[in-house]
Amino acid sequence: MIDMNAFFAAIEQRCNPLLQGRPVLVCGDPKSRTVVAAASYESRPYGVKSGMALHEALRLCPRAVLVEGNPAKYVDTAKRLHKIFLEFSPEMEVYSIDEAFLRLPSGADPLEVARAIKRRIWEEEGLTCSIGIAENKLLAKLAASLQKPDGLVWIRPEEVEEVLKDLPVEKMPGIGDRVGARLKAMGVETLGDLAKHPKNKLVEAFGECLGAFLSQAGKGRDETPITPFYDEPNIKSMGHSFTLPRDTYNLALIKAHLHRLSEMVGRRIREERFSGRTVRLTLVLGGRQYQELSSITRHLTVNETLFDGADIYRVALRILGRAEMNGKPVRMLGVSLASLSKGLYQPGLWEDFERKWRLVAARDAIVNKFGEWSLVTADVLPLVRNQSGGERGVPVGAAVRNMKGAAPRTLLGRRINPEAGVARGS
DNA sequence: TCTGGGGTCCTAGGACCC
DNA sequence: TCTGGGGTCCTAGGACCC
Repeated sequence: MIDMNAFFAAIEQRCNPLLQGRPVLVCGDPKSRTVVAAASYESRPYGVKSGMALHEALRLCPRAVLVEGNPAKYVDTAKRLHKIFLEFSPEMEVYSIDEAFLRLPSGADPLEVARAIKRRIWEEEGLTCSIGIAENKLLAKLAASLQKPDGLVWIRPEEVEEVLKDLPVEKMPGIGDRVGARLKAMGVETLGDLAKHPKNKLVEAFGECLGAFLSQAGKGRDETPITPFYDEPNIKSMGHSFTLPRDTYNLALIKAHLHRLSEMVGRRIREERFSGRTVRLTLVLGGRQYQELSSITRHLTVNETLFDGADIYRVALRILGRAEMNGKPVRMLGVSLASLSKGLYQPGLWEDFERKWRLVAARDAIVNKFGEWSLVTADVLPLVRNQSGGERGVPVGAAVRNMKGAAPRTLLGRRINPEAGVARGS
């Protein structure tokens, strides 16, 4: 596994000499409630980590330079990296925008190949990475995480037990905080403990699937195959969500955002020539403390082919009407469409479809040319006023898993932070 | 003043069909 | 008089990943 170090931040530093040697945080729109998507190594000693709330990161490291992310730039770099990887092996899996698995040809010296890859990435892209070598994907990913930045770790088959023995369980990919905490409550602290724990007890506690995974993971076993980079990903759902600048009880505002998100989902669905039948509504309800947040997800499957934002919104409203919010304000809302199929028209409704299709195609043409806010329904109009103008891009924090997906919209990362009075951005 | 946004997969129960 | 078992679809919710 090749795992790029502080990928987004390193790319920004490479592009802008003024950022080199300084703590750089790549984030979403700094005016919104956002998180750190990537933190350069200069900021790490302050305790800054990716995923951290931006305000929290700035509290820890006030002199950090903020850069609003530019996904297109990162995708470009990732594609060039993939070309390098493919020179070493045709069997490559693109795991995320900054991680890839490579199966080496038999007879290759893994250390030699790994060093050569690191050298190429450094010489051609000016970037560093951590490489983990092992006999399966699980261990390779673990190995890559053990030494950062610029690491190279090989877990040889005979060393697996020794290496895993004292590692905390959450070090293993697939074991997060929740499962980790439950394991600890059962007295399982390390991967060594996990390996010794009887499988039937794990299945009893965590269910068939997760239990079996945990039992294997403790021993460092994994048989998942490499998914070649050229395989079409089988997309299951598509959605958009939005965290409000402030928690709200205002139903009109909530509906307006829901309508806007539904239209965004519709546009993407049409762009990719999909349609769907299941609408899922997600609400995160606020509280005075972060710990008090709760989330609701509800879905509804309808017997019609959905691809128009207005129809998606109509179903979302039906779901919203049934949701019990227990007097809590809404913090975040999301709409997604599932039960997807390729192809857009519904047999038997050809005339209706034709009319509708012409209408949405005309709207798409306008929005694609003039931006998301150029054509909105009246209920969404109040949201326009709060826009600083122009198209909002796709969020940076999202790792672009599907590298062959639609080209991401660009965001130019040019921001001034009024508080610090220091020019921030690229 | 206060943790994003994009996904995936799994479980469990109920409805319904054969 | 008693009432199986397999399969599929739908819904709610949880956990995980980058």
